[in-house]
Amino acid sequence: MAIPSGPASAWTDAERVMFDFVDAYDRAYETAAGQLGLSKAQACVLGRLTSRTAMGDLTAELGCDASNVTQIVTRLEAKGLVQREQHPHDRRSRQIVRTPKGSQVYTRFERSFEFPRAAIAHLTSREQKHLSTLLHKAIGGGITGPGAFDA
Amino acid sequence: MAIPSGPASAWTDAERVMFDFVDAYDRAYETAAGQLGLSKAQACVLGRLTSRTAMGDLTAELGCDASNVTQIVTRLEAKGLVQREQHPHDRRSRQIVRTPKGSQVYTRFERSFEFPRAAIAHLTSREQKHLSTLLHKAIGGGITGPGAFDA
DNA sequence: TATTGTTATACTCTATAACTATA
DNA sequence: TATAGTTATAGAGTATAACAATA
Repeated sequence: MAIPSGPASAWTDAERVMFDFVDAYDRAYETAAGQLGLSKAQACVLGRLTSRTAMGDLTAELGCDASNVTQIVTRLEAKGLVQREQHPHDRRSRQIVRTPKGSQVYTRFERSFEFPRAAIAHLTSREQKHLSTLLHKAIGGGITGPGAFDA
Repeated sequence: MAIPSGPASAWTDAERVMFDFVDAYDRAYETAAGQLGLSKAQACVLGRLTSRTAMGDLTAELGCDASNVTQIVTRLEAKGLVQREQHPHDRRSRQIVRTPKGSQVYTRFERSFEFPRAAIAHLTSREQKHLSTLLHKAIGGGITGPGAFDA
């Protein structure tokens, strides 16, 4: 379930807007995936496979249990969107690749997932830069790039 | 699964930072809920019950299927965190209320979910206002309040 | 007949524990 | 013995369809 919009006790305006933003983002992501018959997790995994990736690396990147990734990959494979291949040297290891169909589907997903582009389109280029800086700082990343606070 | 961090094809910096922000928010939410033995959805529902709420209203607010809400409420009830009550006039309808224990648990959840407060704490008060304005505009809400673009 | 909520069912995500094959 | 990945299993979220009770 996406985190729902709505009031939550004693939040400040800033906290509330963050909540709404995250909610809108999550819902848009799920909707875009669903239109292609994908779950959020499946779209996610598909999106990471820009190149041949070992199961272990995929697991580490996703930050969840290996058995979980096994199943998601199995479902994607059943849909013909990815393939498991042998690692050239270590026969224990598997490498996952997108099939052409998988790449095509993911491209469609990206086109369909308009939220980030739309969000940016609502802002001037100066505002875009400023938003990036502020979000980065909010996450705890400090100052991003040159001219960070020139607005 | 939380949307994972990581590169996704051809995103701009701004798109990427949005992604990271949403990811961090979602993970923090899930972690805070998990520490209290709650799923994201359960914490969510519990948080909405600041007052007696009909199932139908809850369902509308969450934007998901009614059967789904039924089950989440059933699990919360089994944990003693909410109660189902009769509607005074319409005997078809049920109203959900938090128990004292439910309120206590949700208070603990809010204390535990530090992400929004921490994010804000990384910013000056002027930056906080600016971030609110930009996020609101990015969602499509237009100008929020007075002094929106004075930075 | 229409509405409120539940039940039955099926699929997916998720984790833990036990397992196989390989190193 | 340690590592890569899978299988078995269980709990939870989600939706669809069918249903009961009430309006």
